[in-house]
Amino acid sequence: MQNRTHTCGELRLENAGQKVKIVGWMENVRVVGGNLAFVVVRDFYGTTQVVAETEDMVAAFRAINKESTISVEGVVRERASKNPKQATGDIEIVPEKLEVLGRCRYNELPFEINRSRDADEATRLKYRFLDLRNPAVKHNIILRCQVVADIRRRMTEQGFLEITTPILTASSPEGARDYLVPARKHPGKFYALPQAPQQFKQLLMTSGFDRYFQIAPCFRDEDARGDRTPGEFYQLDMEMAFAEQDDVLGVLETVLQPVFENFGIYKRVSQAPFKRIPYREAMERYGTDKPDLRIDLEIQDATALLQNIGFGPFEGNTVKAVVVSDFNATRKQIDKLCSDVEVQTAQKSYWFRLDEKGEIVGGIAKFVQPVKEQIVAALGLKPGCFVGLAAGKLAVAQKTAGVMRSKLGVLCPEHMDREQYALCWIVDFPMYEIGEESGELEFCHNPFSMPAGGLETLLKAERGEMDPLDIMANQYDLVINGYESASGAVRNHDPEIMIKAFELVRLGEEDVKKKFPAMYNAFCYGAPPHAGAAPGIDRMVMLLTGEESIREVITFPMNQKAQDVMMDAPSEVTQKQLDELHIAIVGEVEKD
RNA sequence: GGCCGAGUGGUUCAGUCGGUUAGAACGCCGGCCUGUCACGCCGGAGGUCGAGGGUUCAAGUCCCUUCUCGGUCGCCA
Repeated sequence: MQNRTHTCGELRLENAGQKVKIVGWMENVRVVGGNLAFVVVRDFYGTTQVVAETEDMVAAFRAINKESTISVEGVVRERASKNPKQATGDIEIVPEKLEVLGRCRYNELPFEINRSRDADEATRLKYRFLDLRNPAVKHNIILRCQVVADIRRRMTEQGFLEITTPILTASSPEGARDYLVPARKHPGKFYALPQAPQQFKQLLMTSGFDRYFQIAPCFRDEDARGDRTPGEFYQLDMEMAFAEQDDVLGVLETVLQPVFENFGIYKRVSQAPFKRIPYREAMERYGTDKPDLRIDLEIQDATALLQNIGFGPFEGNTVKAVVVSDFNATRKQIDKLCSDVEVQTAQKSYWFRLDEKGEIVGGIAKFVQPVKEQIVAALGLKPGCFVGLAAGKLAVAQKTAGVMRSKLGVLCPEHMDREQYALCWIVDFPMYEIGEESGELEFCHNPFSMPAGGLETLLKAERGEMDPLDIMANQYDLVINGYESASGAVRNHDPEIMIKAFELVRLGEEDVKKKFPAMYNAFCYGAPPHAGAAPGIDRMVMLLTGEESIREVITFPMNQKAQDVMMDAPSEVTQKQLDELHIAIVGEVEKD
C-alpha cells in the first residue's frame, strides 16, 4: 500500500473488517498493560484509535516520541468499549505494520498540543507550526478560509471581478506610515507597500471595470492593538462604478449578513437593511462613532440641569449622563469602572444612585440633592437607577460618556444582550474638522470622499454662507458589536470639486496633482461616479469566531512589536545587499 | 513614546508579615496495570525564581535600574 486509504476522521462501524492505512501525527499512547496500548493518530480530518495488542507492538509505539508522523496499516475492528464523544469512536485499527514517517526528535514539546492556547503567546508564536496542530487553533484558520471563499462567491455572483493590484507601488502622502522598499535601480528612491488599493481601484473605475473587488493585503506601519495586527492585514476591497451610497450598502448587506448568519458563533444577526445612524446622532446617543448596539443604554444630556449646581468640574461644561436602571453593582465595581474610564479617556467620571427609597446617594449625591426633583424628571430616574456622568467640552463629554456606556454594558448583563451580531452603518460623517494641533480646518477622514451636495456646498462654504464644519461627506462605516468593520465612501470623481475641496483646507490644484497624480490625471479623462468600501477580513473573522485577539485568526501573526519570532523578521541583511540598494545604516542600531 | 499588568522546572500556576530543603497540576523518565479514551496507581529527574545592582543576619518576596511579553493611550487618511 502506497498512500493512505482513509483519513483519521472517516472510519466508521461499516468499515469494520477492511484493511486500511492511515497516516498522521501520533498524538498520544495510553499503555494499559504489558501487551495492550491505545494510540491516538491525528490528521487534518480527525483522530483514530489504534490498539496495540502484542508486547512487540506496544514496545514499538512506546519507542516513538509523540507528535512524530507515522503510518499504520491494519484491520478495522469494532471496539469492545465505544467512545460516543469521538466521531470514529465505534472502531479502532489493529495494526499490522507501523512506520515512522517523520520523527519528532523531542520527547518534550514547548507546550502540549491540545492545550497550546494556554501557553504564553510568545512561545505559541515561535512554535506557531505546533500551535496550529491544535484543532481549536486550526479551526479559526479553516473558518477564515471558508469565510473568504463564501465572500468571493457572493461577490462574483453579483458581477464583481476580482482584480489584483500592485504590491510595490508609490508612497502615498497621507494616512498611516508606509512600509518602504528601496529601489535598487534607482538609488535614493523607494517603493511603498500599499496601505490599501484605494487609488488603483478608483483607477479601475475610470478604466471601465464596472464592479471590482479583491481580498487585498494592506500594509501599515503602525502600532498593534488587540483588534489590530501590526504590519499587514486583509480587506475585502470593493468599488462600483455609476453607483451611490445605497448601492454599496446594499451589496455589502447581501454579502455580509449571510456570512454572519452562517459562520458566526452567535446565531442572531441584524437583518438587512442595517440601521443607519448619522455620525452626529451616534456621538450624541452613544458617545462614539462605533457604538456597540448590543448595549441598550443611551447617553442623555444633563448640561442644563447640572452645569450650575456648584460642582466644580461641571461648571461651564457640557454634562452627559448614562442612566442604568436596576443597577446592583458594588461600590468596588463602580470605583473600578470610573478608574477604567479614566485610564482610557484621561477624563474623570462621576456618579450618583437612587436607592430603593428613591433617595439620591453615593458619588456626587451631595451636589445633586438640590435639583433632585428636576433631575429625576428629566432623566426619567426610578429607584435603583445608577447615573454615570461625564463633563467637558461637548466632544470630550460625549466620548467619556461613551466609554462609560460601553463599560456599564459589560458590567450589567441585563443591559447587554451579548450573544448576537448587531450591525449598523454610521453615515453622514463630517467632511472637515478643526485639527487638534493646527487649530485649522482639515480633512476629517480622507480627501477622496464626495462632499454631500457636491460643488455647490463647497462654494457656499467658501462664500461664508455655511460653516465648513457642517459639510457632510458621503462616507460610511460598518460597525459590528462596537468594532469598526468597514469604511467606505462615494468618491469624489470630479477634478473641479476635488480642487475646491482642497482649497478649503488651504491647498490647491498643485497639491492634488502632486499627491494623487495618477488619479487626478485619470479623472480629467472622464471618470464615472463611483463608490466603494473595504470591510476588514481579519476583524470580521475575529468577530465570527468570538476571539478577543486578532492574532487568533491570522495564520502566522506577528507580535505586538511587529516581529515574526518564528521567522526572525525583521532581521539584519548582508553588507552586500545594503550596498546594492545604496543603503547605509547610520546611528545606533540593535544587533541581533 | 506615556501609563497599567505579567515574568518562578518543559508548560500553566501557587508561594502568607522577608525566615527550614521554593510547592502543585500537566508533561518527561522508570515500574505496575488486558479496554483505555484528559486512562489509573507507585517512584524519579528537572529551578542561576527574566537580568543587574541595593537594603538586610537573611530576598522569589522590599527598593532602584534594565530587558522581554501582553493590555491601553498616542498613532491607525
